[in-house]
This record gives sequence, structure tokens and C-alpha cells, in this order.
Amino acid sequence: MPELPEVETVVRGLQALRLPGRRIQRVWLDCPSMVAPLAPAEFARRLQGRRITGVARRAKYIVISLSGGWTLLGHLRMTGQLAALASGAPRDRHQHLVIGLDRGLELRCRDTRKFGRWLVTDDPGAILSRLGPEPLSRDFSAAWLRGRLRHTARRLKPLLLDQAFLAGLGNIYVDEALWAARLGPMRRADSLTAAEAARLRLAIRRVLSQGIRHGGTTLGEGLGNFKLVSGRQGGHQRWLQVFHRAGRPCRRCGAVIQRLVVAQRGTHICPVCQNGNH
DNA sequence: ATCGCAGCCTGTACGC
DNA sequence: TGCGTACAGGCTGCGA
Repeated sequence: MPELPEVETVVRGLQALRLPGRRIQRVWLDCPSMVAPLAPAEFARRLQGRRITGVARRAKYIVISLSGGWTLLGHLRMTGQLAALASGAPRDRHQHLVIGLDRGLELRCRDTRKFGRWLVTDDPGAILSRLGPEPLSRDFSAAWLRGRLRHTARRLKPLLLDQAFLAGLGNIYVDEALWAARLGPMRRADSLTAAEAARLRLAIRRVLSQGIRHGGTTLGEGLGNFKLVSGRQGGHQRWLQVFHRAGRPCRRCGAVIQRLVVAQRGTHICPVCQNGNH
């Protein structure tokens, strides 16, 4: 599942291709729901002929700036992948959106479950402004987190998954951050001490930074699993402490990692390290 | 204010 | 071996 580190890895891959200046020549798609609410023809018309002026990331969104003040916003959701390929490269049936650039390069959005969303808009702020702060930015300060935690009774797991609270975490990195901070997923936010809030903030920043350093997490060999723009796999799966490690020993205390369901999500904890008031 | 659930979708893992 | 079924999960929208 692409979360902040995976999207950052994709965006860095795109940035290495030096896309700014390239012109969009052709747009092909076969899955209208992936560009909804725009009709496919309107989506293509808005892209056609524009030049790419920049590539960036905000939370889990890929933000591709275009000439004329337009922006292509991409969200990979569960199984989305973005590949840069020569225009002659063979297609496969999971490539649902192809953006053809000049000089024979294509951006191909591959998405086995078709949950990903792509939008061309002249007002990206309408979407991006609803997001909470970037966890790796200065906005995510100890004072800010402490202040916000104090005023909500929500449980840590659903709170950290809420993109309007903090933007970019998903199921993997929330579980990893809670383990690193030695906090239980069911802990009420307003029950955290200042020291625990500080620990949580550092843990979040650490697991995200590590995820980026390792090029994101690719779990298993499935068709929809995370890939870099180059098609390679990420490397952070070797560093996971709890996620998908149920039944195996905690690397900190040796207790058996458990899988439970919290906020309708598979949740992985060390029952000994994270035993705080459930 | 906060939670729970359905829906979107299809590959995968499991049971028989 | 092959079939059927449950499950996985980011996000939205709805109802409790």
C-alpha cells in the first residue's frame, strides 16, 4: 500500500527523469472510475498539449504541475503503481491510464484493483488544503502534536490514519510508529503524557524517514504490490518490526507479535512493549 | 465527537 | 487439482 514513503520514492523517481519541459501528447485510459468525477474525454482534454512544469508530493498525493496553472493529482490508494516506460514497451491489462510524453516516454498508471484516483484540476488546494501537516515538516512540531492530542478522545490508531489530522501515514507505518513509540493502538489520544507524545512524534518521523531511505515497502510478490517508477521493489520490508510479523518474536523483547483488528484495520502489536491501558 | 460499516475492486490464501 | 469463499485495505459517505 503506497503511503508517504512509497509515494515519496515514486516522486523522486519521476524527478530523476527531468520531466519539466516535456509535453503531453497523448492520453489513453480504459477505466473511467479512476478519473471520476471527470469524464474520460474531459480528463484527456485537460491534459492534452500541456507541458509538465514540476513534480512534487503532498501526503500520499503525486502532484504534477502543468502549464496554464493546471495540476495532475494522482493517488495510488491500494494497488496503484506509476511506471515510466518507452512508448513501445508492451502493455499489460492492469495499465489503465497511459500519459504519452514527447521523446517517446510514457507514464503508465497500473492498478490491479482500480482504487487509484487521478484528477486534473486548476484548484488543487481544494483537495490538498483538507490534509493535516506533513509529518516530516516543521509544522509537525512537538507543541502542535501535544496540543492536538490533548483535545481529542480518539484512539491513536484511527487518529493517525486520519489524513485530515496528519497526512501521509497508512496502516503499515502507523503500526510501526506505535511499536517504536511503545504505545498501544487503542490508547486515547488525550491520555498521553507529554513524554509519550514526544516519543510518538519522533517515532513517526523515524519510521517514515527509514521507509524513504529504503525506497518504500514492497510486501510479497503480488501483482499490485508497490513498485518504484523503474519497476524495482522497495527495500523497507526487511526492516518492519511488527507489520505482517504476527506470530514472530518482537525484536525488542522477544514476546510474540499479535495481529488484532482496530478501527476495522489489521493491526500488529507487541503485547508486552505496547501494553499501555489498551 | 467519535465510531462502525458498506462500497469500490480483484488477486491471493485458505478451506474442503 | 479445483472450486468457492473470505480477506486485504485507502478513502468516502452515511447512519448510529
